Amino acid sequence: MSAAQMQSLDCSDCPIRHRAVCSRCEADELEALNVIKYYRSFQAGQPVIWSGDQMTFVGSVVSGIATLTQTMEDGRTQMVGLLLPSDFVGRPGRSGAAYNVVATTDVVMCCFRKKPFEELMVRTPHIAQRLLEMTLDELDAAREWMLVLGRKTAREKIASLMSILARRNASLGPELGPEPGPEEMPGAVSFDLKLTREAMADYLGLTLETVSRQITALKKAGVIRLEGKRHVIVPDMRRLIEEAGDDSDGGLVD
Amino acid sequence: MSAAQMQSLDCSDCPIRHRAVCSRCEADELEALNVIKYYRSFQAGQPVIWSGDQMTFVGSVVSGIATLTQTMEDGRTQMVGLLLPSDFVGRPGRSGAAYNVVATTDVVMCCFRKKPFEELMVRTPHIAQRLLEMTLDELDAAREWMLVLGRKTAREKIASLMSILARRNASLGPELGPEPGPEEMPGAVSFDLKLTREAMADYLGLTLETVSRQITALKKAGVIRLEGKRHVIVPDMRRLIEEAGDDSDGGLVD
DNA sequence: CGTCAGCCTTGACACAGATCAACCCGAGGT
DNA sequence: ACCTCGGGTTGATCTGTGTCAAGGCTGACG
Repeated sequence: MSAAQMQSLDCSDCPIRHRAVCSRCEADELEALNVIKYYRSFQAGQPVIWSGDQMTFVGSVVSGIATLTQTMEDGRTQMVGLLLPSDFVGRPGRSGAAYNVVATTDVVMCCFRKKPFEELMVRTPHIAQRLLEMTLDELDAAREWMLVLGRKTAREKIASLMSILARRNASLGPELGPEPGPEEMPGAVSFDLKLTREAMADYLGLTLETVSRQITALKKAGVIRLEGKRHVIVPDMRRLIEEAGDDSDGGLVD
Repeated sequence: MSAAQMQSLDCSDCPIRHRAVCSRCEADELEALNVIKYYRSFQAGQPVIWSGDQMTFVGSVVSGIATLTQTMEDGRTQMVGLLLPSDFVGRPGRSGAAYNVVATTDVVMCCFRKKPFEELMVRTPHIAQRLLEMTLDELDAAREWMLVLGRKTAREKIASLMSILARRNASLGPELGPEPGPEEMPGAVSFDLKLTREAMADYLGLTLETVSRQITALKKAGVIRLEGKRHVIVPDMRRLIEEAGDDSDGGLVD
């Protein structure tokens, strides 16, 4: 979300310099990061961590999408975060996980063993600062989402989700960002929602039926078009943002 | 919420050592903190900062209650945070405020000018670490609240709010914590909700009428009792927590 | 090629909570 | 003593989503 976060996306292909964690570190610290780092991959649907588990690592998503969810005993679940490539997972200083982390597509994560990472953090102010930065971004996102959950209608919720996904996909693709839609539609944006209707429902505090209905409603209204079930084309972003009832024009002010 | 945060409540009377910000600092750093610190007070209803304003300070609440809110153009508002004594306000490293901060009771804040505070932070790892700690706590609270907003019924929402207020009041009072209820009721907890029904509604994503109705419902069910409009007596905390449908038994796991 | 399992859509109906409206109550102010 | 005003309660009705149920589409697999 923040400018700082957007600069450091070159982690997606996780080069020697692990910029998602700290884009300002010097060679030495980066070297140290590399020493304690390893990769893990998860298949779609597989849990990464279960709430309450002991955390043995922190890390960031390299590719794929994972979700952060909470569940009540009776099964009601709420997604509390969406982890896209470059997002950080883990809470240095905390021992247990507070949420379930589940891979919704195949996911590759770049992990650091927690202990050495924390030690490195103490020695390296840049990393601690970067982490504070990222945590503040997450906090902003969570609070923005509270407005969505508490006050928006189903239709506005869907539109909000769509515009967030469009925007985030924009900051992802290898340069292309949001691929320009079919050329007959200049200015159009298109992207894949890589979530099932149910996952969207859990994110938005709705049922999957309502999600489905509102998506078709937006389609009928011409705000979006669908190719298959998952590929969305937005002919006019402003129109979508307006449907989201959003005051914040997109990115958070920084 | 976290153990670390609870230890440092002696800020409430804001002594020489500013422990809410860093309970582990040495004399020198604390001295530095004191040099750049000043107090501000706000009357009930008065805005502390308006979203988008330039932030010139950071600080923490010494007494009273303030709220963090977001508003849409059409007036719908959602409270995204509740600031009780010892809570931190401000985002080191960010220039603009992201939310409206309003004093809902008379409030005294202990402020640090932003620039020197940030400089101090860079020099003093303890403070940066403490701040990360506090931000993670806020993030946890925000995400817990997302579950409340997205998936709980009106009644569960009210119960959740009540138990949070009871719990937070507990960690506040000068030693007494949650005053033991009237002596005929051992084990009872009582506290003041210092919010109007409307403020509660904004926090819970409800209307004030629904809040009112659900409070009377809980009263009729014997889960709570009221003294006047604002003073709540909880004969049996477990009962209330159960009404909140809460898996988390109260404090977050740390 | 048929069948099966996931995922999605659509319809009919129920209900929690919003909306609109009237009224209550207690604290100041004159 | 009276008025006023902000906050709170309560009732009647409306409506957006949830719930339950049926059916469609597509891709994997025998």
